[in-house]
Amino acid sequence: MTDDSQRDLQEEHQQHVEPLGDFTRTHTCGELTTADLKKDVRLCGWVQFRRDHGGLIFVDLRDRAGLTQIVFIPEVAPEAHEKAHILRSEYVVAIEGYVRERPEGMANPNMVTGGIEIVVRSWKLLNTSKTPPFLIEDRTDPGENLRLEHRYLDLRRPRMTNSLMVRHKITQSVRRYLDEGGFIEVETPILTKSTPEGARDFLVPSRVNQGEFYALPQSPQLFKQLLMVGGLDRYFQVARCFRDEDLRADRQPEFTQIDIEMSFVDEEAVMRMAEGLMARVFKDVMGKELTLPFPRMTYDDAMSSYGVDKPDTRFDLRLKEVTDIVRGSEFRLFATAPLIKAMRVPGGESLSRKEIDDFTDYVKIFGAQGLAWIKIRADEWQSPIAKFLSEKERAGLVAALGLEVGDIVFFQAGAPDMVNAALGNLRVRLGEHLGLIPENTHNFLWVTDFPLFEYDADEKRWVACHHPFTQAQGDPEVLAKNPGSARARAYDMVLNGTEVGGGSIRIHNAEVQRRMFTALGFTPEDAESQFGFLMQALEQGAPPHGGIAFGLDRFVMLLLGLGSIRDVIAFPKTQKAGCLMTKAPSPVSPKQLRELGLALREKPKE
RNA sequence: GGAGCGGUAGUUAAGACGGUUAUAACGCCGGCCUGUCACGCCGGAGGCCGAGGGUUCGAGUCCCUUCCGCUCCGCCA
Repeated sequence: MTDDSQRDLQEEHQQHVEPLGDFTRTHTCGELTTADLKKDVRLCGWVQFRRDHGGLIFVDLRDRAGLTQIVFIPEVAPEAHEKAHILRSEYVVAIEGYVRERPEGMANPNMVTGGIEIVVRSWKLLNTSKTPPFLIEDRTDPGENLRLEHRYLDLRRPRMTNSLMVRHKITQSVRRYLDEGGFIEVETPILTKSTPEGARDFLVPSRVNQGEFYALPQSPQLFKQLLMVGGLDRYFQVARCFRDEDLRADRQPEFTQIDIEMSFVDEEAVMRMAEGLMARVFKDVMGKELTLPFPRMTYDDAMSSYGVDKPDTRFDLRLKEVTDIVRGSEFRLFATAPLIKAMRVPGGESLSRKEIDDFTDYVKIFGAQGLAWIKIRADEWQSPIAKFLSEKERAGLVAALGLEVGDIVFFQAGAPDMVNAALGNLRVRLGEHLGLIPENTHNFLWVTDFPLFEYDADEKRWVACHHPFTQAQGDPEVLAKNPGSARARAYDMVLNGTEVGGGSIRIHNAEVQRRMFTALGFTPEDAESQFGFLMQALEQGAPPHGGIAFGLDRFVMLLLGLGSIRDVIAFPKTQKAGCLMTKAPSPVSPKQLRELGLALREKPKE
């Protein structure tokens, strides 16, 4: 059918549209059951399916709560039935009728409301709809571009509605817990000051102060610390944060943090509070009791055994350093690599050559040259590298890794970052591939004792691992004496191998904060101009304080078992950071630019 | 900045080594149908094969450029 004829049909139907008037709903489309028989009810919703039998007409009426079958019967309401022939998908209607049990054998056990139907006495057409570009149902999966272009239709799908409802339940649960714990919800500025550390800022030009810019906050970090100085004691915010970096399946340029800060606390107090928060949310939202406290692991142990700082502890593969064992090997890579690690995979001997090749391609993403492996068989070690290994080296590997017949061992040798990234990510991939990861399991873990700094080879200076407001463990003198060895009073909460939150005990002494900036390579002048307000505040009786922030979007995604953060955000951006529905970002008029004192840049000539 | 996957009716997809009229399902439109529930039956319409250029007698298919979506590396204190 052509677009025109559909428009004609819709225009014709538009003539039947009536105002809502004083019609009020008595129920949603998800709640009526055989307990409500004979009740007079009024429902509103969208036409999900129409099944027109010429005589009887069935319609599944949908709202966010669910589906209810309504039936138009010529003998009961001839006028209502006659008019019902115009109904089409996604038309909006208000119906009035009575609840009755479906005839013998006609109940639909797949629907909550499947035992009943509404016999329509009268109804109003509230609006027509063009044929939707995709079916509003969970079964079919339209392309991401279509869904995002017509997000308002995508949101009608139960899957998306459910995501947003779960998200709502989580934030409400969080608010209740924190409110009961004496936390005060405070909003902090969206137009704020650009700081050079950390992610790239989104900038907003100032009209009143031409040539100057606000930045959108990467997090409310400094404001929440200043609220502690302000005596607020316990603060939280469901805070929108902005980072102008490239997107991923779990990263959007604007996202939401549950941002929390507390005065007069140490790590233990913050972690206990955070565990209680998780327990509360799991109980409220999933009806599940969590075991407290969560296990803890140091950063060093995580990197050593798992290759990542956010281990997935739902399954038990471990990495093990074997540098000293195979260092003398005739395998040239082993003889020269600064770090050699191995991962024993019980039962992995059955992996095919093709599977191993795929894993080899996979680790190359992380910079690996290849992937060495040994299959432990009863008669021999099958491996491209076994011939380079002496008897002593083999015995060393057996002892160190606990090798048994039927295992496969993967090796990675080279720069430590690469070795850990390659094997650490391969570990997760293997866990999925071999079905080692139990379903419906939620493994929480604290990772602690992070390094305070890491060395940035490009900028030739130390940068803060967490952020520059984090206290060092022990003697603050370590900042100047040996920054590489300094540990942070920081902690990350990890759920099933994903970082869901992170925080620290902050520096509350101005002098210590100055020394931190010095260690980071700031001149006193730069530190003063960028963070002078913080240092001044710390000089005015700042209480010891610390906190934590949770990535709400990621958390919701994990609880729902979804693979994309976009599915828990009402109006997300595409990978190119655009909105397909509104077409943002977009050019602005020369007048708008002039008012901001910004010159229109000519497009470069081809 | 880099690597990979994808773009064919409204939608989801199939289209062997370049070959004659580009398929299917669902949706849509019309007709029939009083117990369906992703109703059924009959009929019908619907396509610049993302866009531009090239190779060729001939391109959805091969080559180049480009746009869009997705996944990942870098990046994300």
